[in-house]
Amino acid sequence: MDETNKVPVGTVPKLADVARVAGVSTATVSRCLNLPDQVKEKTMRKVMDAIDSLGYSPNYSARALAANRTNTVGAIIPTMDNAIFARGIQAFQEELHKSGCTLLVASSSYEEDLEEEQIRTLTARGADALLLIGYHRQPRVYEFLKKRRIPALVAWAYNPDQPQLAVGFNNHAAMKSLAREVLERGHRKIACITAPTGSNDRARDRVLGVKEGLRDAGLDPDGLTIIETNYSIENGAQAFQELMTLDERPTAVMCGNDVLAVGALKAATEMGLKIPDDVSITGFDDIELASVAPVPLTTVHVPHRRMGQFAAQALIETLDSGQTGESHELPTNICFRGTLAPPPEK
Amino acid sequence: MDETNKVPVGTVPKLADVARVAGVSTATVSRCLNLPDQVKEKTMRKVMDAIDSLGYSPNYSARALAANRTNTVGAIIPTMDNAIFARGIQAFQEELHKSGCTLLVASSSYEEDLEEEQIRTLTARGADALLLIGYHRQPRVYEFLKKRRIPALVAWAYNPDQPQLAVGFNNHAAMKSLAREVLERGHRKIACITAPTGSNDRARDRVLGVKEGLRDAGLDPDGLTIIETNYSIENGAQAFQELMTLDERPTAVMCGNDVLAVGALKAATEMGLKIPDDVSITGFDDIELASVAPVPLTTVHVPHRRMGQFAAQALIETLDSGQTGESHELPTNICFRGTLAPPPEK
DNA sequence: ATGAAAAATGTAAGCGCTTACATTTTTGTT
DNA sequence: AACAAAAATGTAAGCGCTTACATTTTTCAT
Repeated sequence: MDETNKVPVGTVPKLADVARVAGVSTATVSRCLNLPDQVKEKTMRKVMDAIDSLGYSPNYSARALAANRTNTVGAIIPTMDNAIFARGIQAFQEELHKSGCTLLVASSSYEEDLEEEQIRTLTARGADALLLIGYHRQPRVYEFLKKRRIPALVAWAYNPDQPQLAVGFNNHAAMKSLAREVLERGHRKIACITAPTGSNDRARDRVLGVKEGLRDAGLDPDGLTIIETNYSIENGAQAFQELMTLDERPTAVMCGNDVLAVGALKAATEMGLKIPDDVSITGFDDIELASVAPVPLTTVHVPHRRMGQFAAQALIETLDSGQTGESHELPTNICFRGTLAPPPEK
Repeated sequence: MDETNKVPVGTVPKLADVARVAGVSTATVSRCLNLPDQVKEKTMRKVMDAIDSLGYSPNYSARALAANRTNTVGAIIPTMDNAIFARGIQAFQEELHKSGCTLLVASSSYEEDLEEEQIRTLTARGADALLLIGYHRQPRVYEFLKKRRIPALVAWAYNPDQPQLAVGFNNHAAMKSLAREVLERGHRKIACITAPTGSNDRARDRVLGVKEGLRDAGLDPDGLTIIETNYSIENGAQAFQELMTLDERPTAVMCGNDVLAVGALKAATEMGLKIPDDVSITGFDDIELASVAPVPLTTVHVPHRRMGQFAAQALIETLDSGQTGESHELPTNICFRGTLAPPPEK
């Protein structure tokens, strides 16, 4: 009895098993999978039949090792637990999927060291390219990426002065124009609730945007009251309460994102304050929460899904062409809803 | 001049380079990395110095191929673009990280075929284990997983009748008890807005829960008006409008999740209906949106973060011990807020 | 029919790591 | 100091795939 096309049972079939069953060489099987138009139709059929009957699927680790590419893109985001990243990343991965790439996601919990660790991990796992959020990180990280020739793309931020490939928006300019709107309505006592700005350039740029708005209006930017707290509704609420107990109570509270703003809104309601009559509140991002809040939030709209798509395209282009694609600045716009009005008459 | 500890420049250092620089064998370097207490402290130091000076980090593909494990867990979720998955997955990955595992995420967009494809892809990429959402999938998929000996865990659902390892909650029972509350308040004309139930067992179980509640109350479950639509605020709003133009207008609308419910709430406001005086609305999940909605939503609270944590623990236990861990049912509870009240007097 | 070019297929050498087994070094007795 | 046992290290064979190069088969103009 001919044993040549017998295959071990109870184990995961490998490419060599397919080759044996199909009666061809391993190279041919590999070609069927990777360069299908280099094989004859008849051969292809035999191989495909063998693959189906064995339930074979290739081992990507072996493939990655042999071919030195993984068709995997890594993304390191601060947290999935924020609609803006979740949404953008969802779009990013849908777009990648179209090009046959898989996404590897890790999150840094807004911690710089953890982000660096994750970058090394994803690189070691063979990510062909990386999506990173914001510009801020140690120079050694950028050097590492350069040395490894791993294309990296910065998203959620765009700064023409920075050399990195980026797809994002200008946090500074967007917040500045929102600040201008606030100032134009007559507010003079403004406060900010922001995420810690130490290693978060988006948050920092937004605060700087407000300060520059103040300066342009002839006001002292150092007079700006700022509370730093992590993104969460609860923290937003607490920060707002603190602000309201200040001697110089602000008439407008500009928040670093919608989550904080909704928290502020909630605290305001609990304190019996009318928004926007007593205090104005603004957000940033325009997540769903913003439009269904008890008082719909005036905020900066950011095209998160489109950002994810563009980012994927830029990365794939870089990967395919071998040369860095073009950075892309996305527009933001202010959504005027119900939380911004002139300050109360004294 | 001694050339033995020279190393090629301009390339990615590999383990052999580390060995050469440190003056030890490749096996020793490998052990420093994987079995650190099998090497002498002095050796360890030499090796670590070499690793630092070269900027070495191991190639996971090679490691996976040689060791036949990847320390990677895959998760296939319907979409990241829904707070419940984003939040649960975030917790899942934080927990995995503690055990040195990386998470590979893919999303199926609620499409059964795509999910199957993703399962094969993640398996091929060497996921040691898989997190799946809900029970519903082709038997061949479960067979495939079994043959490959890939532990899989079902989350977001728990059904004692199903054999799979699961960490989740009883969608049917949770929704039934919510229905009971609705019925007890006197509602007799109830409608559901749900996600398509064809390949979504969670959605299906929730609807069945309502039907059983109806039956228990002596009502005809087939009389239940059901609108199936994809999860989104807009779709929820539209479905609610449709329901309100029906001849037999329902007095309570039970939604498959909070996103639909918030949409319904929005539509109600636009139509000038008072919630809960004119119509009651209920949700499911208890995402942030639910508590900050214009009328805080009465909904079923699901412990998403804890589910993610438990799921990670169960999977790691399975991986470490080699035998299937224990399923775990998480409790849900009803959050009574502002959208449920008795029907209006006629 | 014939032969050269083109197309299809085969052979076999790695890719960078882990690990069984072999060898050397250290430790702790006596 | 000598020896066995234990600890540390080294040697080398793969893991499952891709791909350069070699060989065979097919195609097509003559």
